[in-house]
Amino acid sequence: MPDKTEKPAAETATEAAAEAAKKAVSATTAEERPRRRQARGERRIVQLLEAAARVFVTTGYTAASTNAIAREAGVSPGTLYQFFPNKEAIAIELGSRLMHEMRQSYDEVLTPITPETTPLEEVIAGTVDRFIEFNCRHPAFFVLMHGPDIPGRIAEEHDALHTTLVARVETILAPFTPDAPPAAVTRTAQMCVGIYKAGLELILAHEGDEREAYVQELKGALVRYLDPLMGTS
Amino acid sequence: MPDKTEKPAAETATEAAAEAAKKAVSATTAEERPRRRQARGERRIVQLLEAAARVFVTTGYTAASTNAIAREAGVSPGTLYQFFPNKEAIAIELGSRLMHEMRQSYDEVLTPITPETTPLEEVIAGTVDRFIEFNCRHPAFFVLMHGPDIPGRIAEEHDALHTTLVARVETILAPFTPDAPPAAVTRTAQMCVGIYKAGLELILAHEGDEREAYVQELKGALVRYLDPLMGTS
Amino acid sequence: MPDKTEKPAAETATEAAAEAAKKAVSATTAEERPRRRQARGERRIVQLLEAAARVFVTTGYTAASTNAIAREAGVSPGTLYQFFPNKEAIAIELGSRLMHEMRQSYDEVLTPITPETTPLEEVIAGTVDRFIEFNCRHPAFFVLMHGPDIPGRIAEEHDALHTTLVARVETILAPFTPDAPPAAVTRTAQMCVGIYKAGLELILAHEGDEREAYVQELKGALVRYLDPLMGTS
Amino acid sequence: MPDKTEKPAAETATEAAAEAAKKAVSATTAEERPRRRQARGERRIVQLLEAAARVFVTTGYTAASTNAIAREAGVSPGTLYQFFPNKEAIAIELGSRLMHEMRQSYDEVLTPITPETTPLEEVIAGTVDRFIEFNCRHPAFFVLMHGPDIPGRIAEEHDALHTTLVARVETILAPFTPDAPPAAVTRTAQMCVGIYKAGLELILAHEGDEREAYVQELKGALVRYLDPLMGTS
DNA sequence: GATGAATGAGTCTTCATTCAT
DNA sequence: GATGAATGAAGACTCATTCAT
Repeated sequence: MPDKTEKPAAETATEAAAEAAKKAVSATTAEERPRRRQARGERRIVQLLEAAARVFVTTGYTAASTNAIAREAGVSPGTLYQFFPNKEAIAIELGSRLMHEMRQSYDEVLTPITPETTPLEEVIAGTVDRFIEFNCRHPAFFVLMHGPDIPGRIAEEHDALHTTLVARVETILAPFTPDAPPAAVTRTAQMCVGIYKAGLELILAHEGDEREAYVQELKGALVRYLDPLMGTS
Repeated sequence: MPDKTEKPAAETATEAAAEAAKKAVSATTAEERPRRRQARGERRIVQLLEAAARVFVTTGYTAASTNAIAREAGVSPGTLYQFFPNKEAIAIELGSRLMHEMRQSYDEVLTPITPETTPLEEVIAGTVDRFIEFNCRHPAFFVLMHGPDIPGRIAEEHDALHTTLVARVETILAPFTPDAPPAAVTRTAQMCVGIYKAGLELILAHEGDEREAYVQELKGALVRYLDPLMGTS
Repeated sequence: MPDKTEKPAAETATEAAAEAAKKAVSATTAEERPRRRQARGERRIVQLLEAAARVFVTTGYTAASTNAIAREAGVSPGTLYQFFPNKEAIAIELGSRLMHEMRQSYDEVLTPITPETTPLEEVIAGTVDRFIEFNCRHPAFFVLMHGPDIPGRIAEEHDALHTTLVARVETILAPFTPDAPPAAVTRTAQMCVGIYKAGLELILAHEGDEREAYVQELKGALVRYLDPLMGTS
Repeated sequence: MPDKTEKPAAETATEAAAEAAKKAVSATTAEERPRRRQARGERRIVQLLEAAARVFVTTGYTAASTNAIAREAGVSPGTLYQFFPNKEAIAIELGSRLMHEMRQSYDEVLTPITPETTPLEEVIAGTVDRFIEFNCRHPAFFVLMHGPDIPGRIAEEHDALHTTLVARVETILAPFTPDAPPAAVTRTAQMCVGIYKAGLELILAHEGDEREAYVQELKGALVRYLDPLMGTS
């Protein structure tokens, strides 16, 4: 009985995402006639997403209000709803864009990795560095990864991020675990992401040398966690 | 400015807890002067805390409403406020009671641990098993450990739990790290708790064999993370 | 539509007062057998009224809560309602007792006044001094005179005080205005009380020399207001 | 501790008014930057203030509820809060608008007053007449002047009105009291306003001939109170 | 598209009053 | 008589969302 959330339209997460896509993303991809308009819309969207990121970081997702986001973006609430059907859609779109950016920023570097060319330790160190750097640049990413504070119910629209991240890590790990059953790889990847998140939280909570110490700690934890994989190769 | 909670006094978590204790918990410990809390009252408190635990688990702390808690407990909103001055106090009291229970459930077992009598691996396995069992029995504990979803700002009243937990772990680790500087031990403990939380999230999200597999994964991660400590013994 | 006050029992003010009288005042007067009990009750009543006076002074009548009064008196809300049927009754009883005390404190002095024995100026000065002294000793008296802040609707249960005060002043003025029609005397008395209240407010709001200056100002205002009466005598 | 209003900044009445102005009133004076208040909004504000005036008059300021005001205005609570941050702001804005109107209604007449051109008696009579007429037209003005019912603590945001009124009277009196020390003039003005308020209360509480009689009584009281000033001219 | 206004259910909290013990 | 618990209707205020302009 406690959950009285109701959304007449866009019942499921997927549908909501689709809805959002229809309104927001289409502008990104489409290359038709009214490009001027699209451009203005895209600018608005960016503006709104940046504002949302700031608000999410400040207050957390649950406590963030659409009005606050609109205000932060310097537009009226009505305008916000012209681009996003609801608060969730904003988070989703923001997450997906951040994910996109992250991919580009490290795919180029990590793609040509193989057990032969690079030792796991180096892979981990490099990945972690990149991830941390990215998270510091986009603190909202962490907030969204985190999701609203209902644990146990991991999967949710928010965890598109988490899921994608896990998939990413699976891809990275795959070459190092040729014989392992897929489920095991998934578990390992999940654990890696979890450990990473835990470490990141600590890293973000500290500064200077202490922060650096936690970075080392995190790398060590991951390296040793993945140690068994070394033997196989 | 969504969060408008203000408390001039009682800045730190510990102080806040003490404050709350003075108001709500007093009945638990001892009747001060005219505070002749009746049995019914104590029952109500338990009832309310149980309801709160359920609501926190279902909706998360931030989204939980005092009215929902009261409804879940089958009492009127006014009754809730006769025992707790606000939502925070409920969380604090619930957390402190859970912490209390947890301590009792594992102190007896873990106290006589020394590097000589027990290998670290066993200590970890035992501790993790106990923690997991406890968390499954009290899912609210996890929610409270987690805190509201504003990351980076780790410390807050909520993290009385986290802090206590870390202190606990420090105590456990201490005998294994006689030469390490305190700051390092703290970092290690923080990482352990973080990794544990991450693992727990995964464990709670799965069932059956998969859950068991994650339990093993978590133990492995912790054992290997703490591996360097073994050298000393 | 704004007034939603409902009182199942004791519909009118007069009835309420009677009710209160039945419960509270009876104890004061009755001299029967169970004196011990009565005495205890009377003590409680005094205790409660003193607490109420303090709370009224601090927060004003409207904002004063019965719970706060009970707390201030060191008793439970239930106990309060054993002696007073509602908040209003407390104010009424408090007012009537204060009135009583005031009467005693100045009747002895002012009774033997006649135009022949005492000049009006002296009467005024004496009365004002006494009133002020009384008000400073019982700040609640002022609050109750004031009543809740609905002007225009002067008459109300609260204004038993005001009314009695006016009657008092009429009595004092009467000998000085033998030929004036009663209505005129009433008006004059009303104005006197009004001017007095106004002056008192200013007096209470200042301290030291400034306060003394306002006292003089008030006396002057009243003397000059009543000046025309001098000619008659 | 019934009154838990807290405002770290904006301590004084004037500052508070300024604050409120920034948020709510701004539309009245001028559009800042993007504050393109629509005509409908200004209409709503007027509507709300009128409703507030009615409610204040009926129930008094303290007991007036924002919901009641909204209902009286025929809008939803949310709408009220789009224009005013809280109840206080409504009172302040209402007071300031009334003050504005009052000023215009009597400045033109009373400005060219000097002891030479006009005898004090006439000044008083004229001023009182105007004030009374104004108060009868805007009974809320009286309620706001009165303030919440905690006496002794005269000053507060409410008394912007009172303060302004006193200043007004000081200005009127000044030419008649060239040699008096400022503090004395202030005291005199304070007393005048107090006497006026007292008289007004009586006037508003009566009708017809009786009311008229009280008007005369009030004028007489003021004239005689200010009599000593006549000597100078 | 954009804006500001409008909504109304919902949140936290208080309070006069009544009840069971 | 006394106590603390219980109630439930308000009250102030917020917020996601929709609408008229």
